[in-house]
Amino acid sequence: MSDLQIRDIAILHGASEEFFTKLESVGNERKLDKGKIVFIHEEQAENFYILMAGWVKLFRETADGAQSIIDILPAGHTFGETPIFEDGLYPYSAEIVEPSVVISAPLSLLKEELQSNNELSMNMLKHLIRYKRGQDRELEHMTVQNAPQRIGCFLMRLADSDSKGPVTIHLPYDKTLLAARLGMQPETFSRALAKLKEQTGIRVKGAVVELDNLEQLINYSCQVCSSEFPCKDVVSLK
Amino acid sequence: MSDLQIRDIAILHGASEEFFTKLESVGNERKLDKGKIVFIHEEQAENFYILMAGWVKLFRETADGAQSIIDILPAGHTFGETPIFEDGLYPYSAEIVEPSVVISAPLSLLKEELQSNNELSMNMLKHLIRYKRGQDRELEHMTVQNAPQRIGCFLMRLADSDSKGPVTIHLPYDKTLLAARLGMQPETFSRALAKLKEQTGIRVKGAVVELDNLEQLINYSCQVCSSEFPCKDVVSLK
DNA sequence: GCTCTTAATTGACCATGGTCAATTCGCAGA
DNA sequence: TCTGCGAATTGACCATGGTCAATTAAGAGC
Repeated sequence: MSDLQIRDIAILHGASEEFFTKLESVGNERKLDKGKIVFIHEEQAENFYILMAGWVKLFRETADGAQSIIDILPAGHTFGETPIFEDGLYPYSAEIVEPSVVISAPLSLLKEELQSNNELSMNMLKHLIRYKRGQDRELEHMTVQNAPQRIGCFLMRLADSDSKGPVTIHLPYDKTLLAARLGMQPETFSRALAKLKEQTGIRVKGAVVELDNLEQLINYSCQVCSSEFPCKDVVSLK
Repeated sequence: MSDLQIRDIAILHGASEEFFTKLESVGNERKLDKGKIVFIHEEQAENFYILMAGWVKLFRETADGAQSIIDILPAGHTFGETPIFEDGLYPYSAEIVEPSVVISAPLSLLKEELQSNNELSMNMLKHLIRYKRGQDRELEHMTVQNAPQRIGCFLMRLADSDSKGPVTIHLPYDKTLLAARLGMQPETFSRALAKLKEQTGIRVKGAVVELDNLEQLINYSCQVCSSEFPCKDVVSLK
């Protein structure tokens, strides 16, 4: 929340000063409320977006109308930039899920910068590769972790991973959405959270979770996983 | 199988002629048998690899010794190149699963080319983004498709997607491995394949699958998915 | 404060797929 | 052709999580 600046956006590191200047003049910054659709799947893509505050859900709809969550991004991420490299259509829909601040700017601006600035391309490569590693882990989690473990793993990663003592975690968005993000039904989420409570001694009050130390969660959730204890490489979630 | 050349490797499109020349002189081409480990997870990375023929499994080991499959790549793919952008360690192990031909070359060669050639960086970005789309789909499949549907989806994508008439598909590697690749146990795979047989009328004889037309499979497998019928964007599997 | 709407929880039941054990199949090597 | 070993299949059973319905909790607007 601490005022994020355009030049802090990690995926844009390496962009030229001219790029940031143009972005400031031509970019359009708006506050958007929960529920606002930024763009929809298969739409012709004109702009890319930078999330300066809040949370945005990227998703697709299946034939029967259900949603399939691609990711839920925190502030500091860009989205809707991939049509530069593809067919010019958005590969997913984007919906604001918490009050947010979003900058939009023409894809052409980013495309031209990428074409003329290898440093930016390399930096984007770096970020994509890190993201891929996170996704690999996510896919692994879906098969090796059960529902309570997935929740524990998520909570663990939301917390400051190096704090020794008691921790307080605020769930960043609705439990229903969190359930979908973790690939389970809301009912399963509710029950799994209850089980996690009795297994690890965490305390849950609404959207606030308290625990005495992270060790408990780590032991419970990370045991089955291929990564060492504090799961370093994982899709960003805060 | 039809003699692949270095210059055909899609992810290297855009590399300079000097790069390919150096690659030819300094690269080391070897035939490798099934079971051969190319490198292991967390090992210091010296080389990247190009798979000219065969299949390679990328995987990690979980605490209890089980394997978590990251991907199983067909000829034409590179692997072990990401340490360039990370900590210099391989993020997974690589094992040959069918008789293969592999070229190895120093990571520094690729790194220098990337640093001086934006066209190559852009092309790699394009490929990674396409791959990400595939992984998004893969993750979706894990939650919306059941076991027989996942197998059907896989078979469908192995076949020539535009052939109208009868199709013959050869499973590219062991069923046990295929099961792991699709995120299920061998027993489940066996039963799911049997169910797919009775539901769609495909005929299975060992590693050979025959069907009268793809429509049957498409109807059965793609119904629940967020993509239109022939699932375009998906992790490459042939 | 009250009302309405949506989120969250809980219960009962069931389908899917995992586990363990026992065969059977298929192929490489003698 | 026979043998032996790993792959594949099949059966029986069970754990996990999905589904549907009912109930409770929480938050926004008046």
